[in-house]
Amino acid sequence: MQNRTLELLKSYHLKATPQRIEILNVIESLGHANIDEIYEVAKKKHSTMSLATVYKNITALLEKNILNEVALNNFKSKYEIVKDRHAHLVCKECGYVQDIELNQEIKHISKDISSDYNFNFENLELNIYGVCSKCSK
Amino acid sequence: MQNRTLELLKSYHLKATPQRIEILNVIESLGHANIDEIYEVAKKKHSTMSLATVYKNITALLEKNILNEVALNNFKSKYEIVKDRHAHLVCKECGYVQDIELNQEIKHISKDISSDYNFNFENLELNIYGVCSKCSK
DNA sequence: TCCTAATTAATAATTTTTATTTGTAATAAT
DNA sequence: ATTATTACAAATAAAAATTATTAATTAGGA
Repeated sequence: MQNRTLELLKSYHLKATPQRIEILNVIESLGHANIDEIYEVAKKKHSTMSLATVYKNITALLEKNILNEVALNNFKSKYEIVKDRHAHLVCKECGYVQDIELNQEIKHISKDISSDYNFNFENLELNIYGVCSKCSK
Repeated sequence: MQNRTLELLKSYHLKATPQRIEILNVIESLGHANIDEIYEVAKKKHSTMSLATVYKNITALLEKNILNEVALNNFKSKYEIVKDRHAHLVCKECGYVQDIELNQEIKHISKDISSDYNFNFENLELNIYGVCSKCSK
């Protein structure tokens, strides 16, 4: 949506097509969504939307770092708008993903890594698996 | 391999077939491997090995918690023998995965989660992405 | 308004994963 | 040990997921 997204797309020379904007809207409103979820929801507003279009846009948006992949054990990857460092609660039952704050210790892990392991740190992904409140009833 | 593996399989009522043992050997020797890597290496010792056999065994071993999936951004999932809690260094270039120690703070994250978010904690996966020393040359 | 490159829809092709079938082999029972 | 039972493997087919192709459309700049 909105000017921020439009500006972002523009700055990366991606056209602000209705399909692309809709895909971003869906992801933003769901928080995290996989290919099929995005396709199903986006299709409602945009009946001709093709699954291949979703794939291609996701790929393009990942390359530009507008989206971030969330690879999950036992579920298809979900995608989220890039945002500040955070962790994920992942429900093993339903696959729901919830963002949570990352504590300070983990945020500072990067320095250690780079020196201790001669590894060029870029980002970290902390996924916490368990059962959400809905599913544990 | 060896008695530990054989005992483990036995205790889960999984037959210790040559194919299954070979698959476990390959994973153990590589540390982390995806389906194709396992298939390619296992095929050398066991020329009739079928890809479907690898899939089926990985699924069975995951269900029994003998193996653990390592879902990766931008790469196919890899599999590892279940072991004590640890983190992964993941090279964005070559996909190589290296185990590292998990520091104490993270090890204790489970308590907070369960209470703060009404979430039934099971396990966590910390993947640190960057470029390994080989690829950064 | 026009032009051009990017994008889309539709479709096909490819790749990945799962299911089915049939024969075989590992374990348990005898 | 020998046989019976069941899990398993290989081969194949089927299904699901992803990517490529093509021709038509459209966004965004000139």
